[in-house]
Amino acid sequence: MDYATAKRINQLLTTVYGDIVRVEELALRQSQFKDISIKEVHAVDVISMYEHKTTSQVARELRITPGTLTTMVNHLVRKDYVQRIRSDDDRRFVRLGLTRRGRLIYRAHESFHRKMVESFAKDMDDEQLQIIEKALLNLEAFLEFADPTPKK
Amino acid sequence: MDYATAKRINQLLTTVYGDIVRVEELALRQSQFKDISIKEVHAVDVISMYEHKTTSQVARELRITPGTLTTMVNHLVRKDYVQRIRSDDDRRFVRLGLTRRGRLIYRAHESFHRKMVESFAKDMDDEQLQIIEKALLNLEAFLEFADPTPKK
DNA sequence: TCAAATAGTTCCAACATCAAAATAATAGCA
DNA sequence: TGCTATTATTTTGATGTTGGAACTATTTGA
Repeated sequence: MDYATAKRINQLLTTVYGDIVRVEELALRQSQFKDISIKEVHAVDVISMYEHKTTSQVARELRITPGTLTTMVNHLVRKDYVQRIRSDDDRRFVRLGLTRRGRLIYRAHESFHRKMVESFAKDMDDEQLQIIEKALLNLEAFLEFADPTPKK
Repeated sequence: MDYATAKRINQLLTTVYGDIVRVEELALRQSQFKDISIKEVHAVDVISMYEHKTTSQVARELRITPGTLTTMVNHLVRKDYVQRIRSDDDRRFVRLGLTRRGRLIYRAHESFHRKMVESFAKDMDDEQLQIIEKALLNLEAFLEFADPTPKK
């Protein structure tokens, strides 16, 4: 790969994420969900609709400590996005679920991402999509090699 | 695009950035540059080698406030990565430059990114590279449309 | 000449985060 | 059964990041 191309792709890769976050934050401010941050939405996304994962599970997926998640969940409960559900079989566990409002934001966020990916792959056929997925998998493998810490 | 593919690509797009940051942070801890965070390295990257941009310019590119950059630069000066250069023509401006140590970390970071992009585009020919670049540009255009705030 | 504008810095409050200690519940074993 | 160790979560205290407002230094222009 020539130097200029590497530079351009690197530039795109490194700026795109910040742009996504900024656009999502902006969209939230303009929506009916003004009281929630993008980080909190990502927590809602991981908590998700049906699984009722435990606090530790969710913390691990978000790569934050359980203590940090506890305070985050406190906020999300106060703002009526998340509910705590004590496990009946083992009362040490706290399982997390979404409220009606939580499910609303979950779906709004999901829909934004769907649109985003569609714009990303605009006008591309299956073969081209496969190339893109391959590139992203290459990148993941490279990172995985550099830090083999398991993700879940 | 079918639902499953959209889901997979979305998943990859959203996790990859966090993984990059984590791997870079890890690499720093294991290198000779243990006293610098990845955010600070990104500041070094924007300050860059030869331009001597002003504080406001750098702050705008990093999308942080000038006040925040001032404290960041204080740290980077104390740790001998960055130097302040008063403009002689207009003494209100502070221009930022890298020290020898700053240039070292700049090049190390650049080299990491070069390797990363190469892994990303492993085994791909020019045509395939073009598809990838196109996809990233599509995504940028989508985001640009959602938030037309200029980047520089 | 001096008021307005511009660039940067200082200061403070809000927030996120982690590590360690504390609390609550369960499991395992004598 | 009755402890003791283990596990899951929460609380607490300390630290670092950030933005915004007030402030300082300098330049511009009427």
